[in-house]
Amino acid sequence: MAATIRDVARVAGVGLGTVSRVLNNSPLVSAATRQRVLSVIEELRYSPSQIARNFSLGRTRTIAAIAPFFTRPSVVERLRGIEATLASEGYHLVVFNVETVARRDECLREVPRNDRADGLLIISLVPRPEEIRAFSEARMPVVLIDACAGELSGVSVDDVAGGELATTHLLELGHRRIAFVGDPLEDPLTFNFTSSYDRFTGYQRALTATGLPIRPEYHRHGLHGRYEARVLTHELLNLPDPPTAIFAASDTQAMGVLEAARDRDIPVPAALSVIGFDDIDIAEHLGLTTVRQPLFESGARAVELLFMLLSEGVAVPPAERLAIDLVIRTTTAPPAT
Amino acid sequence: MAATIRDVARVAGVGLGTVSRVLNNSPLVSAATRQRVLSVIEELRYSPSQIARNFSLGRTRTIAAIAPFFTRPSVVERLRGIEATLASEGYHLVVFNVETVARRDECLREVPRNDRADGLLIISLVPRPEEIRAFSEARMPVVLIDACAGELSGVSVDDVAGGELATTHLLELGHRRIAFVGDPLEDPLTFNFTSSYDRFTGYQRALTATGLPIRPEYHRHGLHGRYEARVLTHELLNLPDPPTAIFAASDTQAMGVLEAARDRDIPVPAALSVIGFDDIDIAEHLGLTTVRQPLFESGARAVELLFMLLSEGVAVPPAERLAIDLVIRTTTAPPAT
DNA sequence: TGCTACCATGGAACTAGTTCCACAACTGTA
DNA sequence: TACAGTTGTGGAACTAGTTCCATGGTAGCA
Repeated sequence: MAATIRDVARVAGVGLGTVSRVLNNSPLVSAATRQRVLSVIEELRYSPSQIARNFSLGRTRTIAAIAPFFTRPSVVERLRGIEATLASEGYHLVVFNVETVARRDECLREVPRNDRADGLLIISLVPRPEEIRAFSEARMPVVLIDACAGELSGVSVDDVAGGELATTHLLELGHRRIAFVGDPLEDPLTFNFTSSYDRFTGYQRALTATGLPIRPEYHRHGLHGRYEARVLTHELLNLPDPPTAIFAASDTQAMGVLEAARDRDIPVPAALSVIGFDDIDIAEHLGLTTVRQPLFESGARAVELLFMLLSEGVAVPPAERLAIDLVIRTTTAPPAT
Repeated sequence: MAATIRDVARVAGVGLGTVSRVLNNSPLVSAATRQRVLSVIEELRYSPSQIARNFSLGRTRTIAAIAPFFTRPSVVERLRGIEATLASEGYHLVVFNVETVARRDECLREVPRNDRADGLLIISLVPRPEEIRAFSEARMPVVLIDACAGELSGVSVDDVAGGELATTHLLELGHRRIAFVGDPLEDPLTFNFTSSYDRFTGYQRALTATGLPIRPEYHRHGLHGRYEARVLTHELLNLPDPPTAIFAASDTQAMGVLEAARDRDIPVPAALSVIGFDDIDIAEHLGLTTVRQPLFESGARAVELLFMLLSEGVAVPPAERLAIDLVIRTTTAPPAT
């Protein structure tokens, strides 16, 4: 059996409080005693039980992160920011991947009541009011990423402005028939709130501001994925008056749009402009014009907010917005005349 | 303060052993008592402390996974397989991302001695002999993914055969000037063992088997990444007798090869064939010919092996090989005549 | 009626740390 | 020399579960 703190105390001929003080670098130990304890620790190959430590302290130095489809490049990049920041503070990261509504509900119900994490990060998912109430009842600090809800702290970008930015870029190039491909308007995973919806709102605002009509036949919503976006794009290109430009609510969906164009030998950007959102890693490889949002930083910043919540007494701003910018590459150009 | 098992026992007028039995579905409780206890649990909104439970049982129902560059698509897909399988058994996943040698050493030293995980999965990283010794001293069950070392259990593919498969495909198309782009031959992160190296070996075997000479000027090794592969490819294409086909040790590196070809307006596959390895998600979008290996399944299977190790008494095969196959798309063709 | 067996139950002991109080030994000051 | 303050130390109590032993009650059976 592994040595315990009592074994160390006995062999070193000191009290167990003293060993604990040595382990925690308390100044209240004489140099000679500290040395003796340290050599016994070495001798017994003693390593303190983290699990007992967690129990005794009531803290785990672990943060849980709940993410829908954590294989999406944008989510992975946020997770990387989270992990890097947590690791620098010696915290651990437990990941929960959500791909169904049942699992979403299970995670949001169980994870906060588990005292196995000191805090919770929720990515691209909007908790319901009763879930938010449960968080505060369980005294579980929560920070949202890419979402807003109630009084919860969070990090996000202005998706409406992002949608306007993308659409305005297309308008300035001279496009007038601009379509939108995004996530479903009703999504039980995110409680009907998606950043895709906000980007769609921004798209509509930009059109309206320019005096263009809103044409519902140009709006397509489907499950987040390359294949689905490809199918939706074919629908758009089959219209009697097809769009000359398509704004996809994410880079992944923009890839589907590009695939549909390729299926029909429609040259991009000569005959069709495509703009995405996120600026994920491969966007550069594809030459995809997109709206960049700071993904890594969103994770890093969310962890900082969570640490503020953990060190009580520090007031935390309810929601933060990170900056976005337009990245013009080679999938957008003026429309063919 | 949250209610404890003793509070429940007191209010329900039963012993705390009885409450524990109710919680653990022991049959040794009468229906009436069980009902009474359950209603008190409801009334007090009692939720058992997982952390105390972990401490008492000496188990955490948590598995740690150490992965280099967990944002690489291949690693993410393996992690998804891991998470899905763990979640189905009610286990949690703690992720450690390794991007430097210092962090690699720290993780391999600290994670197993922490009793915060019941088992350890190590992805694409080869532990040193002394590290393997520490695992068994700490009695930490370990399963490797995409690696082999000593007596440790693991899941991997036959990378040598994979390298032969890819190279043979190019040879059969008629290519004779075939170059290789892969990871560095000496890599402190993986202790000089990389699947890239095995694929390189397979590449050489295939050439030798066909009676072709090994041409060192066709071998380029650099850090795993699109940009690095792009630079290396430019070196290859600058050769007086440039290759007509390039085998990249991963799809990510194949993307860099494609970028270099695009930089020079070299048509693929007409003037240059490119083959990758892994069959990551975007390979399909790119039309990349590649060697598919089961990434999700590798994670899932590794978890199954780990569960076998956890339920002691079950003998575990030291290493398993999953099947690979060639996926022919549109980046390979016979050489221009 | 006694004996055995079994079921349901209570609660002490255990897990391995931290915390805090008590106390001894020493130091500094009036 | 007396007293207060500081420093170093020991160890009981505490964290919230599980486990296991002891015990009382009841049913089955000779």
